[in-house]
Amino acid sequence: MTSLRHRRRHTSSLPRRSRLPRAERERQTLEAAHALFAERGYAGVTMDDVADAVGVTKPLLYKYFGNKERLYLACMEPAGKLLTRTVVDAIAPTTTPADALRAGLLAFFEFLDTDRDAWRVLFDETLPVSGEVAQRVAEYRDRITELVATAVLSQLPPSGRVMDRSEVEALSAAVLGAAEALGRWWLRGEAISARKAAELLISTVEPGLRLRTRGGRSSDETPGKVI
Amino acid sequence: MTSLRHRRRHTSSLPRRSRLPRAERERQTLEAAHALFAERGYAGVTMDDVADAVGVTKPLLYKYFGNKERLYLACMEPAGKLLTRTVVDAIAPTTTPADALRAGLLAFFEFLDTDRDAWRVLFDETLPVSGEVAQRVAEYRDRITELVATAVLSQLPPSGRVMDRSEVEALSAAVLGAAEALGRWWLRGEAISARKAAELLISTVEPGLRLRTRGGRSSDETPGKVI
Amino acid sequence: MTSLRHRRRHTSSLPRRSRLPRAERERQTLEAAHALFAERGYAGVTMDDVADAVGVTKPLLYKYFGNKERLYLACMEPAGKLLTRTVVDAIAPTTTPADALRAGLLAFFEFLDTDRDAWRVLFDETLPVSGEVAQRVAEYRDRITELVATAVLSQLPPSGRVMDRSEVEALSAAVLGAAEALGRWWLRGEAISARKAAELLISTVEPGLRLRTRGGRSSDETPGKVI
Amino acid sequence: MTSLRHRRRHTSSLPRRSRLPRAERERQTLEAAHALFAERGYAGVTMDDVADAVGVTKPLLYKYFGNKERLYLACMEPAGKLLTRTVVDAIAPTTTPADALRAGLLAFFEFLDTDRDAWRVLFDETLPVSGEVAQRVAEYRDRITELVATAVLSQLPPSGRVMDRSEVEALSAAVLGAAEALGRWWLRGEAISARKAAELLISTVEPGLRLRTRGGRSSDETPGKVI
DNA sequence: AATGAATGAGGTTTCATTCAT
DNA sequence: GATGAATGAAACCTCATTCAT
Repeated sequence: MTSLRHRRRHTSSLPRRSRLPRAERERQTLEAAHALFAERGYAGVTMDDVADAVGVTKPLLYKYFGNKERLYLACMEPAGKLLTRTVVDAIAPTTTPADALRAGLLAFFEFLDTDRDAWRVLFDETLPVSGEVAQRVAEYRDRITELVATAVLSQLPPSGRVMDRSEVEALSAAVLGAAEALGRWWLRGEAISARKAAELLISTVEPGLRLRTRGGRSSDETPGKVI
Repeated sequence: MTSLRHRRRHTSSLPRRSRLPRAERERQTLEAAHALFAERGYAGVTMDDVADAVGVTKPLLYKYFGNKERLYLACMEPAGKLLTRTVVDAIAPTTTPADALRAGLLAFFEFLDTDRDAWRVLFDETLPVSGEVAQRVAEYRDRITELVATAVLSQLPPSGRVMDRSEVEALSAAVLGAAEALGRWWLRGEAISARKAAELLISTVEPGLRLRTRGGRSSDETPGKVI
Repeated sequence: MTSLRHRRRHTSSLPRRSRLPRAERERQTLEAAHALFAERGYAGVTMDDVADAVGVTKPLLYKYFGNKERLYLACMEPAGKLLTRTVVDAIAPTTTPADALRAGLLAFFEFLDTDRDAWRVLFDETLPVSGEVAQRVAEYRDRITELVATAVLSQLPPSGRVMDRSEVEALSAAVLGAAEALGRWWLRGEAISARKAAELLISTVEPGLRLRTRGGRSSDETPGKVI
Repeated sequence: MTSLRHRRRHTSSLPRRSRLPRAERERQTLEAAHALFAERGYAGVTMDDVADAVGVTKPLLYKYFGNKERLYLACMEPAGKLLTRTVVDAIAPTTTPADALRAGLLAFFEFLDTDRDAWRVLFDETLPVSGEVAQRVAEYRDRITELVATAVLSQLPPSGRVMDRSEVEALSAAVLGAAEALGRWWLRGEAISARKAAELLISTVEPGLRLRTRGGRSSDETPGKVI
């Protein structure tokens, strides 16, 4: 546990303005907590850290947010909603699985590009493995996975289903995993543009997926057996 | 973090045999620790848990391994070596990028199938985000990523390099991420065979990769058999 | 202590009417606090709970009542007065020790039956063991004990005192303790009528008491009707 | 809550002898904790208090006893066992209800006299109202109540049952309540001998009980209606 | 007359780690 | 070579109480 923690204790960068209206304080708190969580992860941030960063004492945090998990949730929820919304909206107007996949992944990486911290909070690796937060995060991931699955992979051609339920699930998990890992890699150095990262993934995954969902056809193609 | 913990405190399943030769003790300890870490993750295991499970006292653990991180490292190292070795060996005899990819991923999933616990330790999600372990884990992942990169993607066709270094890295990270996520999904239910999971991933990723390494032309290309 | 608490946080059942005359506010506050204390005991109620229940802010509570102890006292006082008054009034018209005892205990249980909450506040088991409240509660109990003592036991027959001061005190404490315990038992299930509970206690204690106050002879005595 | 606490923080009266064998340390801890609990009640004692009193740090307490409740339980259990045992043993050889009652109450008060602190721990008024301790205490009280009920009151004469189950329960609760209250009174000043206190209670309660259980008879007695 | 905002101080519990034998 | 005993340091959370408006 020790190793998770930077003892850098933000020494209240904000001027210790007291007596803010609750809404304002909450906003401020969320902002500070969000930054901290993004930087060090759930486990690497203590309630004292947050309190210090905001310039208040812990009891206030607890009054406003209940407990650490709920504070985290309050930071994560908007990000989660925004991401799913963004992806859904991007996919909505598309008409083919290939377009849906492309649009979805582009949206995913644009979200990452636009709000790195939100993405970090959403894909934090130090989250508790059980409890409220774990559950909620699982929900978000499931939703996105399902999005991938439903929108992209299960739009099967009339010619017939080639994949069963578990294969679709597996593939969705894999694609999301790839996106997440690529996102993490990107955050490490931003060596290429986020858009390019997205395109890279799309162009890598799309052909294989297309072959699969088309069940293999196309005039000039001689697809072999799919798996 | 509390939520990580099963209070089941292994009550020393091993008979408390004293005075073993150090090598034997170490082996035994590693085995027990490995099982524990695989089951509950780094953060979910205390040094007390390990000591109890081995039937030895904590000071001995510290004498032999220095600290918790190094104990974990000692558990992870063999697994890491084995995995890289397995993948390397699988890739070695191949001659084309496509074959290398296929062989590598098959080896990856066979490793997972053969030794779930080793895989879990290697891909634990509760690891500290900084410190010795974090660094070492990063090294392993980098090594495997590089393996994917070197062996698979940079075997470029004579026609010329189409990707620069960072794109290769990015793609490797993505492929590894997909494999990892798929591995995790697989461990959750083993809904399909490990081999099938591998094939699924291969067939999804291979066409895109092949297109790219061949120079990205597409109009006039004659895709061979998929997989 | 945690275990004392129901996290049910009364969500302000009363409409938040502002600017009431102080007297009215106090009445209202007392009522709400009383209900809360009766339900969860002193230790199980926080000032926040009370404030929420009344629909008023904590500073007001402190302005009106000073602190938690005094708030409790303010709740307890009327109950205490009412109980002592009730018992005194019941005893007053009686002429014999036996009658006084019977009347007192019947009044005690009728009070319990009539106002369970007041009784609960008066005989709360989660009270601080020292401080203002403790002292005041002790005073009330002493007063009732004394009532029992004075009215019932010290009405000695002309034949002469058989008991000294401390024996009387002891017996009073015991009788009150029995009544209290019986009251608590009754509240747990109300398995019999409160009156019957009273009669039960009276009939158990009265003969012994009568024997004693009559001088403790027993061989040749002619016990009159029992109760 | 504050009021429960004497801030007198025992400043380690024992010489800070380190490295005691566990058994010894446990004994010592139990002793200190027992004394503290007896003096200030469960709620009035913090783990820090206990640790200070023993001259160790809290983690040791937690290693040996698990948590505060279990530490209390460890203090209470022997006392509880001893008391029930004492009472049972006292009652065993008796043959009549009256004798059983007398023997039981004498034993109860002798226990109190012999070990005031144990009695205080057993009849602490600051216990949590729910949780392990609460349950265990309830068990002990129920056991003793049942003892009173079974041994004393339900040994009914052939002539016929006069009381139903709930009346017996009620009476048992009342008698135990009387004993407890008398015990508490006694502890306040020890104004009379414990034995005398017991006799006082016995002689007060016994006649009433005898009348009841005999259903009213005895050659020279003309018992009126029993309730 | 009343409030919203804020806190000091403490409570239980946990865990990696080290002394002293 | 190995142990039993012990701890420093912190984490989460709560509650009576007061400040500033």
